[in-house]
Amino acid sequence: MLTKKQLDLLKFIQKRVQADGVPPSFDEMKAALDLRSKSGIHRLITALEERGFIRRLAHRARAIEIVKLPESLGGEPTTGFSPRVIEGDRPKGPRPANIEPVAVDALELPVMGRIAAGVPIEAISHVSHHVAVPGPMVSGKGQHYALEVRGDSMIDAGINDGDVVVIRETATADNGDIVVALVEDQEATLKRFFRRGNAIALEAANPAYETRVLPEEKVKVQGRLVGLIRTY
Amino acid sequence: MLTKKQLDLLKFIQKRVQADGVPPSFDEMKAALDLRSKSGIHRLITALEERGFIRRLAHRARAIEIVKLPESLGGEPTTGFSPRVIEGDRPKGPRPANIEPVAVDALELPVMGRIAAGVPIEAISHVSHHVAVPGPMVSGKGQHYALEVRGDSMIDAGINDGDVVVIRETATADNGDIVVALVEDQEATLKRFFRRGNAIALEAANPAYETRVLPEEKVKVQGRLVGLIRTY
DNA sequence: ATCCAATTGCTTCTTGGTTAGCATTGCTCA
DNA sequence: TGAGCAATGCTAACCAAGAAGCAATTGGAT
Repeated sequence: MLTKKQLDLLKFIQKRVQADGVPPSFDEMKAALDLRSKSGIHRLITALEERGFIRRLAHRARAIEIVKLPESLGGEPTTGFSPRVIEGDRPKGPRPANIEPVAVDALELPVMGRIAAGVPIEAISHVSHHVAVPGPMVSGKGQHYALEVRGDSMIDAGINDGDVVVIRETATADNGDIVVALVEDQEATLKRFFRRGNAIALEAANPAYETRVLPEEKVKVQGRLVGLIRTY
Repeated sequence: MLTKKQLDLLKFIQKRVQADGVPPSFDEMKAALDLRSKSGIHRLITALEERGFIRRLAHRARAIEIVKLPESLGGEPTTGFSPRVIEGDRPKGPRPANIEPVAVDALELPVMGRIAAGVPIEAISHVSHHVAVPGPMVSGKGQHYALEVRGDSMIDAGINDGDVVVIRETATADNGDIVVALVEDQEATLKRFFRRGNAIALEAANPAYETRVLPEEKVKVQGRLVGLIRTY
């Protein structure tokens, strides 16, 4: 699963976290592996993340967390500390029976920033905070996350400025679904999805906005709307 | 996952909460980290929130709660720990002094049946089931419950048929609030509330419905809309 | 009305993560 | 054996985030 270098790096990170409580920076890792450049570290880190050994926040200093260790390394990763119910989504399989003393059927999802429901602007970026959502809303498979809606383009669908929408990650959608679409790898936008031959129509739920029709290569579906939470 | 500064601040907050039962103010944190300005604290706090270690209420004094601790700090967040008040409402007053590494900041509210947003029909009756709602939605005082909305009379307020609305029990309302009103001790209805002298106007958010104006004796406010949850 | 606390804008400096391009090594497969 | 590929290594430039400071404002409480 891991190459030697990857394993070395993982071990080093682990040691540092245990010792300091603070994960090393790229420069520190570079020094530890006796490299002269950070780019190698970057690749190794990417590989570790891809393999599920670590988790990180993009573009955040030292935002690395070890998720599991290879068996060769005392395995049993998170030993002693518990399932992370906080981040991301609940792992498949039956819910971990423990945890909640009293059963609150809910889980925390990360809010990945705002999405411009009006004129598309911001891309989905970083975690700003977390929000609890009812369990049934995210039942089933797939990863979920939340976004704060900006603008009024979906107002006729009952989605107001400031609402938090819950999104299930998926790359496909059916006609009429409300989706998070990435347009030209640039703009993330919340719109109703329609396929018209080889083109995709992204339709706002507000007559003031025009429907955008784009060739399918220019549109990537990132997720589908599964829930909405509004606090007055 | 955390930088040194972030970790230091988290440790300090933890210590203070344990010692006093009350989280420190920005100024106290500023002093503890030996800074000359609070803005630095603000940023660190934001980072901690983003990383899911704390949770907070915006614009509220000392409204910080530690959600989890890094493993390096005796971590052990969700384990072994104590029940949280789930049913009913959040207790007022300071949270229990210990850390509540509760996995999910949410609580279950009873759904008290359906409310006709259109023509008023059903009265609030029995508990049909429960839903989890985000903690911050019901923060503050008062009892809360949920209702399922029937009809389309509030559709221009972004409240659709089938939505679940979260209501805080209260007997009073300000102009423009969306309330659950009991009309002539008979019909419960979800409408916008306006006082006009001695009369009460209950206004739908849908031009197809007429505003009802009633003498104030005939209208009892039962609760105020504080949140909305929709599952697609 | 006043105080205290939190939020925000702006500036500056430092630290740290991201990328692109190119070279090297070791391995597998035809 | 040599093409192809994956993993690494390096340089170097770039830019975003962390950290701090000051000042002005807003929100809550009393």
